[in-house]
Amino acid sequence: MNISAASKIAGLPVKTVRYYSDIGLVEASSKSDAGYRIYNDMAVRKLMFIRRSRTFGFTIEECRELLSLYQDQGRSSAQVKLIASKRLAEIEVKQLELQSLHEELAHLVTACRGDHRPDCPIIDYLG
Amino acid sequence: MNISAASKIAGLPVKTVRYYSDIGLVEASSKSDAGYRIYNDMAVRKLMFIRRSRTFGFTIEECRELLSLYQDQGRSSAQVKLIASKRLAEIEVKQLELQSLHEELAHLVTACRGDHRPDCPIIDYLG
DNA sequence: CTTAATCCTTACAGTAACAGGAAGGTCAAG
DNA sequence: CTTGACCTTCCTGTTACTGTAAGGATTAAG
Repeated sequence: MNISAASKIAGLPVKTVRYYSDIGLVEASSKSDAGYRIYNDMAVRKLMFIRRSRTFGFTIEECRELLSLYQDQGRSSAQVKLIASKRLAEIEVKQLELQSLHEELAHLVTACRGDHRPDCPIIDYLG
Repeated sequence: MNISAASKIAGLPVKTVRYYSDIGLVEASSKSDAGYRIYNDMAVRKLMFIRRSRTFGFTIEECRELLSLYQDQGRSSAQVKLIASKRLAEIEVKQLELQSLHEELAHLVTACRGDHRPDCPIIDYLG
Protein backbone atom coordinates (compact mmCIF):
# COMPACT_ATOMS: atom_id res chain seq x y z
CA MET A 1 0.00 0.00 0.00
CA ASN A 2 1.45 3.40 -0.88
CA ILE A 3 1.07 6.50 1.22
CA SER A 4 -2.13 7.82 -0.29
CA ALA A 5 -3.96 4.52 0.16
CA ALA A 6 -2.73 4.25 3.74
CA SER A 7 -3.70 7.83 4.53
CA LYS A 8 -7.19 7.29 3.16
CA ILE A 9 -7.76 4.23 5.31
CA ALA A 10 -6.26 5.87 8.36
CA GLY A 11 -8.25 9.03 7.81
CA LEU A 12 -5.24 11.32 7.86
CA PRO A 13 -3.86 13.74 5.26
CA VAL A 14 -0.91 12.42 3.26
CA LYS A 15 1.14 15.31 4.55
CA THR A 16 0.48 14.26 8.12
CA VAL A 17 1.40 10.64 7.48
CA ARG A 18 4.64 11.79 5.92
CA TYR A 19 5.22 14.03 8.90
CA TYR A 20 4.68 11.15 11.32
CA SER A 21 7.19 9.20 9.30
CA ASP A 22 9.72 12.04 9.43
CA ILE A 23 9.53 12.36 13.20
CA GLY A 24 9.71 8.59 13.65
CA LEU A 25 6.24 8.25 15.15
CA VAL A 26 4.88 5.80 12.61
CA GLU A 27 7.32 4.72 9.94
CA ALA A 28 6.51 2.95 6.71
CA SER A 29 6.88 -0.80 6.94
CA SER A 30 9.23 -0.69 3.96
CA LYS A 31 10.26 1.28 0.90
CA SER A 32 9.86 0.52 -2.78
CA ASP A 33 12.80 0.51 -5.19
CA ALA A 34 11.83 4.01 -6.21
CA GLY A 35 11.90 5.12 -2.58
CA TYR A 36 8.13 5.16 -2.10
CA ARG A 37 6.87 4.53 1.42
CA ILE A 38 4.99 1.25 1.71
CA TYR A 39 2.52 0.68 4.55
CA ASN A 40 1.31 -2.72 5.68
CA ASP A 41 -1.76 -3.37 7.81
CA MET A 42 0.10 -3.02 11.08
CA ALA A 43 1.49 0.38 10.07
CA VAL A 44 -1.98 1.53 9.06
CA ARG A 45 -3.38 0.33 12.38
CA LYS A 46 -0.76 2.41 14.13
CA LEU A 47 -1.77 5.44 12.09
CA MET A 48 -5.38 4.97 13.09
CA PHE A 49 -4.33 4.55 16.70
CA ILE A 50 -2.53 7.88 16.51
CA ARG A 51 -5.45 9.60 14.84
CA ARG A 52 -7.82 8.49 17.57
CA SER A 53 -5.35 9.46 20.27
CA ARG A 54 -4.93 12.89 18.71
CA THR A 55 -8.68 13.49 18.69
CA PHE A 56 -8.50 13.05 22.47
CA GLY A 57 -5.99 15.85 22.52
CA PHE A 58 -2.97 13.79 23.44
CA THR A 59 0.22 15.48 22.29
CA ILE A 60 2.49 13.81 19.78
CA GLU A 61 4.86 12.81 22.57
CA GLU A 62 2.01 11.33 24.58
CA CYS A 63 0.91 9.50 21.44
CA ARG A 64 4.41 8.15 21.12
CA GLU A 65 4.19 6.84 24.67
CA LEU A 66 0.72 5.40 24.16
CA LEU A 67 1.80 3.76 20.94
CA SER A 68 4.72 2.06 22.63
CA LEU A 69 2.35 0.86 25.34
CA TYR A 70 -0.04 -0.28 22.62
CA GLN A 71 2.69 -2.41 21.16
CA ASP A 72 4.00 -3.62 24.53
CA GLN A 73 2.25 -6.85 25.49
CA GLY A 74 3.78 -6.71 28.96
CA ARG A 75 2.45 -3.25 29.83
CA SER A 76 0.25 -2.64 32.84
CA SER A 77 -3.06 -0.88 32.46
CA ALA A 78 -1.86 1.44 35.24
CA GLN A 79 0.68 3.00 32.87
CA VAL A 80 -1.99 3.81 30.34
CA LYS A 81 -4.45 4.99 32.93
CA LEU A 82 -1.89 7.41 34.31
CA ILE A 83 -1.43 9.16 30.98
CA ALA A 84 -5.15 9.26 30.32
CA SER A 85 -5.87 10.59 33.80
CA LYS A 86 -3.36 13.34 33.36
CA ARG A 87 -5.02 14.32 30.11
CA LEU A 88 -8.41 14.18 31.77
CA ALA A 89 -7.23 16.57 34.48
CA GLU A 90 -5.96 18.96 31.82
CA ILE A 91 -9.34 18.86 30.13
CA GLU A 92 -11.04 19.67 33.40
CA VAL A 93 -8.78 22.66 34.01
CA LYS A 94 -9.51 23.91 30.52
CA GLN A 95 -13.22 23.45 31.08
CA LEU A 96 -13.17 25.58 34.19
CA GLU A 97 -11.18 28.26 32.42
CA LEU A 98 -13.58 28.32 29.50
CA GLN A 99 -16.57 28.39 31.80
CA SER A 100 -15.51 31.53 33.63
CA LEU A 101 -14.37 33.08 30.37
CA HIS A 102 -17.74 32.37 28.86
CA GLU A 103 -19.63 33.81 31.78
CA GLU A 104 -17.67 37.04 31.76
CA LEU A 105 -17.74 37.54 28.02
CA ALA A 106 -21.40 36.58 27.68
CA HIS A 107 -22.20 39.11 30.36
CA LEU A 108 -20.37 41.84 28.48
CA VAL A 109 -21.86 40.93 25.13
CA THR A 110 -25.35 40.99 26.60
CA ALA A 111 -24.72 44.37 28.19
CA CYS A 112 -23.53 45.83 24.89
CA ARG A 113 -26.31 47.35 22.88
CA GLY A 114 -24.49 46.79 19.62
CA ASP A 115 -25.77 49.89 17.88
CA HIS A 116 -24.19 52.84 16.10
CA ARG A 117 -23.25 54.62 19.31
CA PRO A 118 -19.65 54.50 20.53
CA ASP A 119 -20.27 53.71 24.18
CA CYS A 120 -19.55 50.06 24.81
CA PRO A 121 -19.31 48.03 28.03
CA ILE A 122 -16.91 45.62 26.36
CA ILE A 123 -14.40 48.32 25.53
CA ASP A 124 -14.97 49.89 28.92
CA TYR A 125 -14.13 46.64 30.59
CA LEU A 126 -11.03 46.01 28.50
CA GLY A 127 -9.69 49.53 28.74
CA MET B 1 9.32 54.78 31.73
CA ASN B 2 11.58 52.08 30.30
CA ILE B 3 10.38 48.70 29.15
CA SER B 4 10.75 46.83 32.42
CA ALA B 5 8.76 49.42 34.37
CA ALA B 6 6.05 49.42 31.71
CA SER B 7 5.90 45.66 31.60
CA LYS B 8 5.56 45.44 35.37
CA ILE B 9 2.66 47.85 35.42
CA ALA B 10 1.00 46.20 32.43
CA GLY B 11 1.52 42.76 33.88
CA LEU B 12 3.28 41.40 30.83
CA PRO B 13 6.75 39.85 30.39
CA VAL B 14 9.34 42.21 28.93
CA LYS B 15 9.79 39.76 26.09
CA THR B 16 6.13 40.05 25.21
CA VAL B 17 6.13 43.83 25.30
CA ARG B 18 9.12 43.85 22.98
CA TYR B 19 7.30 41.40 20.73
CA TYR B 20 4.21 43.61 20.60
CA SER B 21 6.48 46.46 19.67
CA ASP B 22 8.12 44.42 16.91
CA ILE B 23 4.82 43.47 15.32
CA GLY B 24 3.53 47.04 15.60
CA LEU B 25 0.71 46.18 18.01
CA VAL B 26 1.76 48.55 20.78
CA GLU B 27 4.80 50.66 20.03
CA ALA B 28 6.83 52.62 22.51
CA SER B 29 5.81 56.26 22.69
CA SER B 30 9.40 57.27 21.98
CA LYS B 31 13.00 56.14 22.12
CA SER B 32 15.86 57.38 24.27
CA ASP B 33 19.15 58.53 22.78
CA ALA B 34 20.57 55.12 23.50
CA GLY B 35 17.72 53.51 21.60
CA TYR B 36 15.81 52.37 24.69
CA ARG B 37 12.04 52.06 24.32
CA ILE B 38 10.16 54.65 26.37
CA TYR B 39 6.53 54.07 27.35
CA ASN B 40 4.18 56.80 28.48
CA ASP B 41 0.90 56.27 30.31
CA MET B 42 -1.13 55.89 27.14
CA ALA B 43 1.20 53.21 25.81
CA VAL B 44 1.01 51.37 29.10
CA ARG B 45 -2.77 51.59 29.04
CA LYS B 46 -2.72 50.02 25.60
CA LEU B 47 -0.53 47.21 26.89
CA MET B 48 -3.00 46.54 29.69
CA PHE B 49 -5.84 46.63 27.20
CA ILE B 50 -4.08 43.98 25.15
CA ARG B 51 -3.33 41.83 28.17
CA ARG B 52 -6.97 41.82 29.19
CA SER B 53 -8.10 41.11 25.65
CA ARG B 54 -5.66 38.23 25.40
CA THR B 55 -7.01 36.63 28.58
CA PHE B 56 -10.34 36.42 26.77
CA GLY B 57 -8.59 34.47 24.08
CA PHE B 58 -8.76 37.10 21.36
CA THR B 59 -6.03 36.56 18.80
CA ILE B 60 -3.36 39.18 18.25
CA GLU B 61 -5.13 40.32 15.09
CA GLU B 62 -8.43 40.62 16.94
CA CYS B 63 -6.60 42.56 19.64
CA ARG B 64 -5.28 44.86 16.97
CA GLU B 65 -8.82 45.48 15.78
CA LEU B 66 -10.16 45.96 19.30
CA LEU B 67 -7.34 48.34 20.10
CA SER B 68 -8.10 50.48 17.08
CA LEU B 69 -11.76 50.56 18.10
CA TYR B 70 -10.65 51.43 21.63
CA GLN B 71 -8.82 54.44 20.26
CA ASP B 72 -11.53 55.35 17.79
CA GLN B 73 -13.97 57.74 19.40
CA GLY B 74 -16.27 57.37 16.43
CA ARG B 75 -16.58 53.60 16.69
CA SER B 76 -19.95 51.93 16.98
CA SER B 77 -20.54 49.46 19.76
CA ALA B 78 -21.85 47.11 17.07
CA GLN B 79 -18.35 46.72 15.69
CA VAL B 80 -17.03 45.67 19.08
CA LYS B 81 -19.96 43.43 19.80
CA LEU B 82 -19.44 41.58 16.54
CA ILE B 83 -15.88 40.63 17.40
CA ALA B 84 -16.80 39.64 20.93
CA SER B 85 -19.75 37.58 19.74
CA LYS B 86 -17.55 35.70 17.32
CA ARG B 87 -15.17 34.89 20.13
CA LEU B 88 -18.05 33.86 22.34
CA ALA B 89 -19.27 31.44 19.69
CA GLU B 90 -15.79 29.96 19.43
CA ILE B 91 -15.72 29.47 23.17
CA GLU B 92 -19.02 27.66 23.01
CA VAL B 93 -17.81 25.34 20.27
CA LYS B 94 -14.71 24.57 22.30
CA GLN B 95 -16.83 23.91 25.36
CA LEU B 96 -18.92 21.35 23.53
CA GLU B 97 -15.82 19.67 22.17
CA LEU B 98 -14.28 19.47 25.59
CA GLN B 99 -17.46 18.18 27.10
CA SER B 100 -17.78 15.22 24.76
CA LEU B 101 -14.05 14.60 25.03
CA HIS B 102 -14.33 14.58 28.77
CA GLU B 103 -17.27 12.21 28.78
CA GLU B 104 -15.60 9.72 26.52
CA LEU B 105 -12.23 9.81 28.21
CA ALA B 106 -13.69 9.75 31.73
CA HIS B 107 -15.69 6.72 30.72
CA LEU B 108 -12.57 4.94 29.54
CA VAL B 109 -10.52 5.91 32.56
CA THR B 110 -13.25 4.68 34.87
CA ALA B 111 -13.48 1.41 33.00
CA CYS B 112 -9.74 0.86 33.28
CA ARG B 113 -8.73 -1.01 36.41
CA GLY B 114 -5.29 0.55 36.39
CA ASP B 115 -3.47 -2.40 37.85
CA HIS B 116 -0.45 -4.45 36.79
CA ARG B 117 -2.39 -6.44 34.23
CA PRO B 118 -2.02 -5.60 30.53
CA ASP B 119 -5.74 -5.68 29.92
CA CYS B 120 -6.78 -2.06 29.23
CA PRO B 121 -10.02 -0.61 27.83
CA ILE B 122 -8.28 2.64 26.91
CA ILE B 123 -5.80 0.92 24.64
CA ASP B 124 -8.56 -1.32 23.32
CA TYR B 125 -10.56 1.72 22.36
CA LEU B 126 -7.68 3.53 20.72
CA GLY B 127 -6.35 0.50 18.82
C1' DC C 1 6.17 4.88 -27.82
C1' DT C 2 5.27 9.16 -26.28
C1' DT C 3 2.85 12.15 -23.60
C1' DA C 4 0.02 13.96 -19.99
C1' DA C 5 -1.79 13.40 -15.61
C1' DT C 6 -1.16 11.82 -11.36
C1' DC C 7 1.40 9.94 -8.21
C1' DC C 8 5.74 10.01 -5.20
C1' DT C 9 10.17 12.01 -3.07
C1' DT C 10 12.98 15.60 -0.30
C1' DA C 11 13.58 20.07 1.41
C1' DC C 12 12.51 24.59 2.75
C1' DA C 13 9.21 28.22 4.45
C1' DG C 14 5.31 29.61 7.16
C1' DT C 15 1.84 29.35 10.85
C1' DA C 16 0.66 31.68 16.48
C1' DA C 17 2.52 33.90 20.06
C1' DC C 18 5.82 34.08 22.16
C1' DA C 19 10.46 32.21 25.12
C1' DG C 20 15.41 31.52 25.47
C1' DG C 21 19.83 32.93 24.65
C1' DA C 22 23.98 35.17 22.49
C1' DA C 23 26.64 39.33 21.59
C1' DG C 24 27.17 43.72 22.73
C1' DG C 25 25.90 48.68 24.21
C1' DT C 26 24.20 51.67 28.53
C1' DC C 27 23.53 53.24 33.11
C1' DA C 28 23.69 53.86 38.20
C1' DA C 29 26.09 52.74 42.39
C1' DG C 30 30.05 52.06 45.21
C1' DC D 1 36.52 52.28 37.29
C1' DT D 2 34.35 48.39 37.66
C1' DT D 3 30.42 45.62 38.56
C1' DG D 4 25.91 44.29 37.87
C1' DA D 5 21.61 45.20 36.13
C1' DC D 6 19.63 47.06 32.53
C1' DC D 7 18.81 47.60 27.45
C1' DT D 8 19.30 46.54 22.24
C1' DT D 9 18.99 43.42 17.96
C1' DC D 10 19.14 39.00 15.96
C1' DC D 11 18.61 34.08 15.73
C1' DT D 12 16.70 29.75 17.19
C1' DG D 13 13.10 26.76 19.10
C1' DT D 14 8.41 25.64 20.36
C1' DT D 15 3.61 22.45 18.31
C1' DA D 16 1.80 19.94 14.78
C1' DC D 17 1.35 20.39 11.03
C1' DT D 18 0.36 22.86 5.89
C1' DG D 19 1.95 24.87 1.54
C1' DT D 20 4.95 24.96 -2.10
C1' DA D 21 8.81 24.03 -5.22
C1' DA D 22 11.76 21.06 -7.88
C1' DG D 23 12.17 16.88 -9.67
C1' DG D 24 11.66 11.56 -10.26
C1' DA D 25 8.09 7.41 -10.92
C1' DT D 26 3.96 5.35 -12.56
C1' DT D 27 0.07 4.76 -15.24
C1' DA D 28 -3.59 5.46 -18.69
C1' DA D 29 -4.59 7.22 -23.11
C1' DG D 30 -3.66 8.10 -27.78
